[in-house]
Amino acid sequence: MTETPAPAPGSRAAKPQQILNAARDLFLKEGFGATSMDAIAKRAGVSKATVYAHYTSKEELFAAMIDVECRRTWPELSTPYHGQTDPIEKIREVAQRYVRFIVGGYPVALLRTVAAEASRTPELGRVFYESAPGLGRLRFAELLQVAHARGVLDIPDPLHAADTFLAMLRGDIQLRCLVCMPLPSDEVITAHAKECAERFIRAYAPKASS
Amino acid sequence: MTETPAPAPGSRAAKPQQILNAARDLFLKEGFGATSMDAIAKRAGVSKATVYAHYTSKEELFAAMIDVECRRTWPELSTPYHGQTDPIEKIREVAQRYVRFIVGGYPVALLRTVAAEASRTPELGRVFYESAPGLGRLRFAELLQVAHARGVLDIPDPLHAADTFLAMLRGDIQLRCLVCMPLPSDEVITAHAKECAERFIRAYAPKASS
DNA sequence: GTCTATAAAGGGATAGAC
DNA sequence: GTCTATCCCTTTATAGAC
Repeated sequence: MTETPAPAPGSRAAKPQQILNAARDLFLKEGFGATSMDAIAKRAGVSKATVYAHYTSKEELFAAMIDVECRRTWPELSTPYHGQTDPIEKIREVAQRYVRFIVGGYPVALLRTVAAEASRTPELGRVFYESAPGLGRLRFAELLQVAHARGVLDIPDPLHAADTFLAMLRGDIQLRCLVCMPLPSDEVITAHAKECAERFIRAYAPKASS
Repeated sequence: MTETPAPAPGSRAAKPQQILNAARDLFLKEGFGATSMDAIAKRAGVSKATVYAHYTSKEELFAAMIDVECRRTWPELSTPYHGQTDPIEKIREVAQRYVRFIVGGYPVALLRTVAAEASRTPELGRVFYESAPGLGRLRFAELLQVAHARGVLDIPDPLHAADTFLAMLRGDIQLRCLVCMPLPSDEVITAHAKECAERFIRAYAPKASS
């Protein structure tokens, strides 16, 4: 959780950005209900009236923050697979990167905060899902599609297989992150990702071979 | 989400229970921050002072509600496996029951609400984890241990395998539940559980056979 | 656009009567 | 144990000067 202290020392024209950063830090740390517009204004180094000049309500500011953070945080998984490298190797690589991504502070805090607010603002949940995890699973399904086409794996339903693999990788870890339980060590996480990749490959191995 | 309308028509001596029910309905629906003690008192059909007579603070009432709901909602997964039936069949059965459990209104709302509060009250997250998902994975690992001992599966690390299987079953579904996205149909959910069970069995099949 | 000051409402928690 | 009434504080949102 990269803390952006308070009044950005740089360009004074970037007030909206300062406000968004402050909103992100506080909303993700304290939650929607527990964060006051006063606190956001103070952290951003502006007055409350200035905040309202840019975002007409607390909800709108929250939605804007979620939107910006989704676009900013997920570029890793959003880049399409071009098929040059070995799909199996690529799967192993994705496993490591995805697990590390999952345990990062921002993704956990974002999910937590969106989940908390989603029942009151379902639109928010949809925006979050489609611009983040929903996109990631589509990208990964593309990779599995290639593996299937080349015959190295047997995957009749790539989208479901993608969901299954990403879920395996989240495992117990994401749940523990969500409820603020201590995380496993880095070595354990690496071994977990490796184990998941190999089990997945076995589960979807072509029936002929092996 | 079984709504318990308002003042329980029955025994008038059960005020604490009425308060807990009201707290559950409102906390799980609106979240901790957005629920007022006034609203809880009104829904329970008592005065606010009575609420404070039983629970000294909003946080204490919240913790009591979580504790009660965990004990009430999870009996299914908490019953140990006694080893009479075929472990493989038992795994298929658990798959179906677990997925249906996961998409239930209460478990989703509980997780959502606890996750939202956990960063401010980590103790709450621990209590929830250990009395609910943490217990479930231990129970399932016991079943896998039996399958391993009988040689029908090859599972060197039953606890990790349990995490993996339960995670597969949660798949994309739990995430969608958390952010209030529409759920798949009952048929799709059944097929999902079945597919997960078979893939899991393949991933952990003994190397000799197959 | 930005500030200071304030209005208007609602929240958690308690006092005191019964 | 339970209620009514209230204190005191924080919150969202706005008015008006610059």
